[in-house]
Amino acid sequence: MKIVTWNVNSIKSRLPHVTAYLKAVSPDVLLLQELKCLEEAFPLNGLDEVGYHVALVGQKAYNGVGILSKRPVDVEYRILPGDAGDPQARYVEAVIQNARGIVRVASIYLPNGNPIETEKFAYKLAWMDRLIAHVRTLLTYEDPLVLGGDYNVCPTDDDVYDPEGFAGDALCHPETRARFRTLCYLGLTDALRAFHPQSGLYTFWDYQAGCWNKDQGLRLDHLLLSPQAADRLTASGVDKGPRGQEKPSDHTPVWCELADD
DNA sequence: ATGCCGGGCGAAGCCCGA
Repeated sequence: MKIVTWNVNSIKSRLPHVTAYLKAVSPDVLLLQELKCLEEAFPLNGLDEVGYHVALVGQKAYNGVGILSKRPVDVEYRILPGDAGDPQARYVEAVIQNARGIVRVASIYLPNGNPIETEKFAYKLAWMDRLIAHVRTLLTYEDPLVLGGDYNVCPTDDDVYDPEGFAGDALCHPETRARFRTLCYLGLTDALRAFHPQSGLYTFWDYQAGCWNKDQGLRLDHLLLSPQAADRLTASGVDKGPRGQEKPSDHTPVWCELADD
C-alpha cells in the first residue's frame, strides 16, 4: 500500500501535475495540502477518471486539505479537535478499508508560524499542542495510522540547507522542534528517516533565488507512522520529479510503502 | 536587499507563503 503526501500549492494550478502523478505512480492514497479553494470549486474532473475517491476540507484562497484514495474513504474528522472555532482548513482524517483491514490516515497542513513575534507563531504552537493531544488519543486505538502532510517543521539542522540562516525561523525554532519531538516520542516513526538517515534530503525548495537549481531546500513534509503502521513499512522516499517540471509546486511528493500481508 | 517567485483575488496591486 503506497501512501503519498504532497503540498500542491493550489489544486487548480496543479491539476495536470496531480493527474499525471496519479497515472504514473498509482498511489493507493494521496494526501494533499494547500488546495487553496472551496470544496465545491475543487476540480474533480480528471480525478474520478483515474478512479479515486475524494475527501476534502476546503477554504477560499488559503489552506485546504484532501485525501484521494483508490478505496472508499470514511471521514472521521474535518477539523483538528481542541478548538471547534478554528476557521482554517488544515486537517482531515479518515479510515480506509483495504484487503488487510483498516488504515487510518490524516492530511495535515500545520501552520507556518512566521513571523515568530506575532500571533501566527502562537497559533502554530497551539495547533501542535492540539495535534499532540489528538494523536495521544488516536494511538490508543492501536490501528495502522499514517499522519502525512506539510508540518512546516524542519526537525533538525540536517533538514535545512542553511541552519544558521534559519535558526530563528518558525520552521526551526526550538519551541517548534520541541513539540515535534514530543509528537514523535508518543511512539511515531518518521517514515522517511527510517530509510534515509543522511542530511541534504529535502521536500521543499523556495521558488526564489534559484533555490531549486542550487538544491537549497528544506525537509518540511513528513509521514509519521504508528507502531502498527511502522511494523509494515517496507520503503520510503522523495519523488523529486514533479518539482523539476514546468509550473511546479514548491513542494514535491513524499511516499511510503506499507506491506499488505 | 525584507526583494527575489508564484498563487489568489479580481482586474491593479496587495496579501500570503516558507
